[in-house]
Amino acid sequence: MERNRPAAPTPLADVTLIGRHTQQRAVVVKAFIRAEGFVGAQALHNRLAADGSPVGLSTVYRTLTALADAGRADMVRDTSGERLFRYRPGPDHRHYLLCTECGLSRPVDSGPVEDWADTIARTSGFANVRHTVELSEVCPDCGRQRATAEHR
Amino acid sequence: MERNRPAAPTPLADVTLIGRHTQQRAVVVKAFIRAEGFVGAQALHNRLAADGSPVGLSTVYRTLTALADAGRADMVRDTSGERLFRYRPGPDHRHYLLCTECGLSRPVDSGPVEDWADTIARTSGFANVRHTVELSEVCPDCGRQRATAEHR
DNA sequence: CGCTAGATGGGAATGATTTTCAGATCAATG
DNA sequence: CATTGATCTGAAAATCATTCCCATCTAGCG
Repeated sequence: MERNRPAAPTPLADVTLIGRHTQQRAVVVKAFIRAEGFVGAQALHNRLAADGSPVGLSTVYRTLTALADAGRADMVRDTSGERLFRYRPGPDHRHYLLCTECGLSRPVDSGPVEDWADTIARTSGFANVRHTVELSEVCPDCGRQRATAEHR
Repeated sequence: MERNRPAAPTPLADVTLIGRHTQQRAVVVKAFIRAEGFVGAQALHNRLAADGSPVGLSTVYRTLTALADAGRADMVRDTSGERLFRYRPGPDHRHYLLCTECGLSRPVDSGPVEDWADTIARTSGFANVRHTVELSEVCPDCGRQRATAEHR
């Protein structure tokens, strides 16, 4: 693994996008990418500790917000107010369906909302419109389980 | 002030929607409605104190979340994570443009997003899709002021 | 190799929200 | 009108995610 290709799917390339390259950052980014879905800073921190790569909580926070600022991560808020981050491989701005039971996330076609947001931005007189869209629900799997549970 | 009218456009009707009718609740709801826009629980609490109607912060929180649960208020989150509430006179679900500088809010036509959300709900296999949309920016007034400031 | 701006970590600080619980209030009833 | 049990209130303490502080490290340039 990890041949020395030029600069292609190397996830660590992201580390260099956010300041100095340090071991901790590399570890955090790697784990973050491996997570494949929305993760909270604390959850990621725990995961790292469990994997035997203790990294300070502050560092996890710093790294995640830096990635978000650099546009390499999406950020949403839990119903409880907790921040969840998701690694974004490409440059596209996306929206996701997020299961409130198991955390499973799935990207959805957001073309229509983007268009709508653009229209609002153009017609409102407001400057610099940014949007956040959150769709939350229960995914097919959890829905099935829940239905079963309710039958007992 | 406070004649004894029957029970017409009395905003206090809302108070009865959320449990027992008490003076504190009446005061909070009245101030909340008067606010006409998004307010934080703490801000409302301060405003009440300034108006000489001291009500416990806990009570303000309880009242606002109760209204939100009853569908009489919309709730969004500040960039800082703080919860902001807005009184909702009718039964309609709405979305707003929220100025990040002065807090001014303005409802926007959300038909397209609603349709989009419905489509997603129908095609995703996910059950019970709910959506949150936040548009934030700088309103015309603040934008003008900011431009001026930058010129000095 | 030596230097220094930038990075780390862990413990304390912050700040919004929630909980606790004793005492005050409501509203239905006798 | 008085009683009474359920509900509500509020001050203070508890929570909890996130940020700040700062003494200590370490990339990475010269």
